[in-house]
Amino acid sequence: MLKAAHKPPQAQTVSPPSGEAWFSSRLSEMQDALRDKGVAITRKRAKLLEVLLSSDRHPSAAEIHQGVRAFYPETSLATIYNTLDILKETGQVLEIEFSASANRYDGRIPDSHPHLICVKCEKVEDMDDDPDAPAPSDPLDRVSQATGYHITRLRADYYGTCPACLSASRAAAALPDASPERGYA
Amino acid sequence: MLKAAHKPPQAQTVSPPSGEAWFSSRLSEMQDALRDKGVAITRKRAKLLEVLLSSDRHPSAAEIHQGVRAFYPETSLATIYNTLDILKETGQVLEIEFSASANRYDGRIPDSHPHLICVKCEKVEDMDDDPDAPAPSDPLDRVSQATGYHITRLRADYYGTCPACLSASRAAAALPDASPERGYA
DNA sequence: AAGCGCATTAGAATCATTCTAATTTGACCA
DNA sequence: TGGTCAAATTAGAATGATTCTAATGCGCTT
Repeated sequence: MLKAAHKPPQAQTVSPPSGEAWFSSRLSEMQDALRDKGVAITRKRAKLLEVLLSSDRHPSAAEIHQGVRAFYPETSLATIYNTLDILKETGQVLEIEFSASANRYDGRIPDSHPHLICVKCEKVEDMDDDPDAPAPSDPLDRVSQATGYHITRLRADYYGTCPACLSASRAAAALPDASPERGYA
Repeated sequence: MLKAAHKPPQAQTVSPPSGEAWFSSRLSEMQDALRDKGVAITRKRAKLLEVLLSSDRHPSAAEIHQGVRAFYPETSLATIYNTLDILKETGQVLEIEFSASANRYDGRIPDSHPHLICVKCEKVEDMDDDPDAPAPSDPLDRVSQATGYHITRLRADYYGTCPACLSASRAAAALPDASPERGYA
């Protein structure tokens, strides 16, 4: 069976006491990553991390902003985006991109993993696979059956550097200052 | 082995003679879908379909616009988006969403399938699985090995309607005019 | 030829995100 | 304790893809 993951048992509100082990261990992981990067962990940034981990909603930048503002009303959205950028660079947050609405962020499980996304209420849930279960072969059916969702679409995309760009950047490394290189990253 | 698919042998430029069977069969499939929907297949729309099928680049709306303009310079972007919307509704085109750059469109294979996306040059390729091959277990490694890409991220997302929204809309069906229901779709 | 309705248009509006330039903060050191 | 400097933060402007709007055009049917 697949379950629409309830892994880190949810901590609905911002800044819960949250004695959960995973919470504090993820928190220090993130903090360490920031420290390693040489950036300061300011109060606002610390709160952002908390907010990010406290929500199981895969919050948007705006939602995180609200959460931080509840404690530091002077916080600007730019700070949220700045910090999220740093977290992305250090692999401490997973950005789930949408073009029609705001991107969502997963700080609990920052590695690539599948999600369940409700096209009506915009809920985003983690999905994890359960090995012991009768599995229909069509992945859409299989996931529908397993999760109770009515699944209509799978997005599966691998991001990386293509062979052409790989050799181009090897060449560029030899004689510096070559290609434009703006991409999806 | 996985190959970065060269399936429909590419027809680089806009509106090639393209005697290929898949081309004309996809074309009539799309046209039929439009007809079934009751919308007119105007010259501009017909050209749009051609442009869409003629490119193996997974073109953006702007690129399609250019292609159509080459023949009908008076074409506006709005028409492109309108027609793409209809195609989406009828399941005749797959929209590959990006938040940081323009969405890309796959008219050749409109069903859910994985892509290879170069984070440097923004190339989008279809990927298909080749059953006979020694396969490392990490999907990222496996795909890297098989394609020559340096894969760093997998996006796998299932879109559908969550159980809560399913029962809500069942309720709404009984006593009409209920929820707002804007979503990702 | 008149009338009807969809198709199309240019341009304005929207909205998430990024950029910019100015200001604040806070750690370090004299 | 005060000065200094870099990094953090800010408000607001800019960007860019997409959507909306209201007006016009075009193709059919009769």
